[in-house]
Amino acid sequence: MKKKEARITIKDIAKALNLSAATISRVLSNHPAISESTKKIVNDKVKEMGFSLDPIASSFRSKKTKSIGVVCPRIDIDFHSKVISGIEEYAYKQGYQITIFQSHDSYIKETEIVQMLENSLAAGVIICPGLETKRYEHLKKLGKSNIPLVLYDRTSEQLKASKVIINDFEASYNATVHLIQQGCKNLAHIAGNQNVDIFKSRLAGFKKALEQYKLPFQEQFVKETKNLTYEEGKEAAEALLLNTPIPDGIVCANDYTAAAALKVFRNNGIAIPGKAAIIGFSNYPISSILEPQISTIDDSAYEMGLVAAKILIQQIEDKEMQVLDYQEIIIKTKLIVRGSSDRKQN
Amino acid sequence: MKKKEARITIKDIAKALNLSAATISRVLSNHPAISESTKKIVNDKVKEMGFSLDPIASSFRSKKTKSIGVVCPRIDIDFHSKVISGIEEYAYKQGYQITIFQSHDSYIKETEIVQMLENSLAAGVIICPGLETKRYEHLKKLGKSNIPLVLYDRTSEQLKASKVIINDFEASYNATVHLIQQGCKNLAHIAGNQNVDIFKSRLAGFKKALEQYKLPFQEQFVKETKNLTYEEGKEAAEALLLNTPIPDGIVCANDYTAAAALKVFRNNGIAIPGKAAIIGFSNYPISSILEPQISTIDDSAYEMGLVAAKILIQQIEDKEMQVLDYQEIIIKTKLIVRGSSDRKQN
DNA sequence: TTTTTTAGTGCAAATGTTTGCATGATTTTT
DNA sequence: AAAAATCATGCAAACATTTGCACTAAAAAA
Repeated sequence: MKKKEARITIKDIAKALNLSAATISRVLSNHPAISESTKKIVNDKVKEMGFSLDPIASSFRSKKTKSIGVVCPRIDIDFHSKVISGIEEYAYKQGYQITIFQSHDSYIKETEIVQMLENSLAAGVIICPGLETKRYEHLKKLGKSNIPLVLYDRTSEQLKASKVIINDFEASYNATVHLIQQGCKNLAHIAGNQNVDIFKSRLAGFKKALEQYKLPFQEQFVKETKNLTYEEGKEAAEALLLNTPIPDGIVCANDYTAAAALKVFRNNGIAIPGKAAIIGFSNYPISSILEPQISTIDDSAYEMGLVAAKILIQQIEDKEMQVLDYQEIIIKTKLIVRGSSDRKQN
Repeated sequence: MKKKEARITIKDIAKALNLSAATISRVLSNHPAISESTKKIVNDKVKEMGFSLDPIASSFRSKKTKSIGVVCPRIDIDFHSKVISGIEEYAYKQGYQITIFQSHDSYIKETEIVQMLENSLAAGVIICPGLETKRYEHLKKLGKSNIPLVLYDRTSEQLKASKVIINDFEASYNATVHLIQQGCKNLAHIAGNQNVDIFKSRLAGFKKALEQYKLPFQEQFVKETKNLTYEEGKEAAEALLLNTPIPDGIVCANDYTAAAALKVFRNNGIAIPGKAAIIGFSNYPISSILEPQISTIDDSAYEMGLVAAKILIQQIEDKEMQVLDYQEIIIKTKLIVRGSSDRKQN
């Protein structure tokens, strides 16, 4: 009457085949010192009985897990969800699972999460640090616990760890040059939070291009926003309209602000791209749907996730060999020229 | 010389306090039969030594984990990333972690994932089944293994399990009625894949409204798409233009197709909302950025995730009490009227 | 006072897998 | 043919925690 619906264990297989549990374990982990014949016998039986290892027991004994912690500010941001999608795809193929956390840009929560990941023996961690994060002790600690780490998007010089980034400086430079080549003379920039490296770089790339082409740089042509929202973009664009001359080209740090600028300028009778050209950043879905479509920089978010997972797993699996050297990978961005900046078309 | 950087265990605490490991364990799990005084002593020592339980050992022994499996078709879809965000937020607060998988709408992969979750003793599973999924044995098996399950968005009558959905029928009905009240007489529908229940319901809601208001329903005014992409939306809208009369109102099954319809109709000289009113579904970011802004149905994705996590965790924790009754929760949607359908404004 | 109950703690087993070492069998070398 | 080397497998411990049961001491009931 008692239905002991117990899990099939390695011992059951062993008993069924008159072998020891050790042998079964070795077959399952492809130990070299096992003969081909027993390998076959065991594998057949394993299939027959529908057995699979208990990952928890396995982790418990080996002190290794197959779970990668991913920490990002928010999941429901286009960029991050694409990165995560890339991570998941690669990790799954390699037999890893990903556990996801949102820091909501809170330093406290971020340290909490990282601590917990360390505690639960994560195989590795992929993180995009939050805006508040200025100190990196929590991440350094991971290293001491021998847990590989990869940073993406937002990184820091302070930290010796692998990084996957795009070259924001160059991408922004290229975007600016593109506008210059379209004939823009009075360029403006709607910038992201200047406490964040990548947004600093985007501003720097913008400046560099102006300098290179001997165009004047003026402070009032740069409007910083906190979160690059559509609303903030509108305010920034409206502020830009107060300048004389009104800018004839705007390099925006993302597509929402670009969309906002497009709207505000148009509503004020400024033809796009005729009187002012606009380029965004990130290639969000909206950028190809607006009329005119918004030129932008494709940030290859999905690929970024893929690469992050790849170098992390590489580090996890090479750990025994102690070849822990850090890589910094720069993902290629692509300038996408569309209606909002392409004057030749019109 | 040998730096045994070993983990602090429950035994270390026990030894330091001349107590048994059992007592420490009981303190940590708030066992009632422990005196307040020892509770305090232990907790203090735990803090002092910076100890925390090894979650793996704990899971191993107790056969319980704190990890919730989340399976969705793709992470990088606005809707899903919002749902996941809601799940993460609630789960984290309750001390659970979420492990995420993408099925890419493949039935095989979905069963694989579910099998693995079963195998790794997930505390519970939240899933949005893929398009290919017609059979639900893999999910039923979860129930047999006593793993609570919550479905979201796409569900099935076939399966006894908790569900979190929006009332697509009603939402679509309301959207249609709204257009009718704006004076539309020849209504069209750009539909989603009719193998999927929710898209069937949206079509049904559309039909119901026509019927109710005694407007004729014609097959050629309904265009089904496979994935509701922007491109498909354009094709559908172009096809609608071939009808006579040309529709003066379009209820779209999502915002991308609505955006496409808006563009196509405008490009053909049909004023929006004057000559044709358009309403989308889901309240994607684009819908509030396009000009005119697109009316839509807010699907409360974030809230959906929150609720899904809530009822799942409730089931997980009530499991011992065997009160496994299934809930079906219908999240309220909200009609958002904007420029694309609001004729009074213009 | 004696018995019964209750409260608080300890003992020890059990969980499923991995792995260092030992062992026995076979093959190779001398 | 003996010794050495190699191969394939088994033994048993170890991992950190939880939990049923037992036990002691104190409190309550008799």
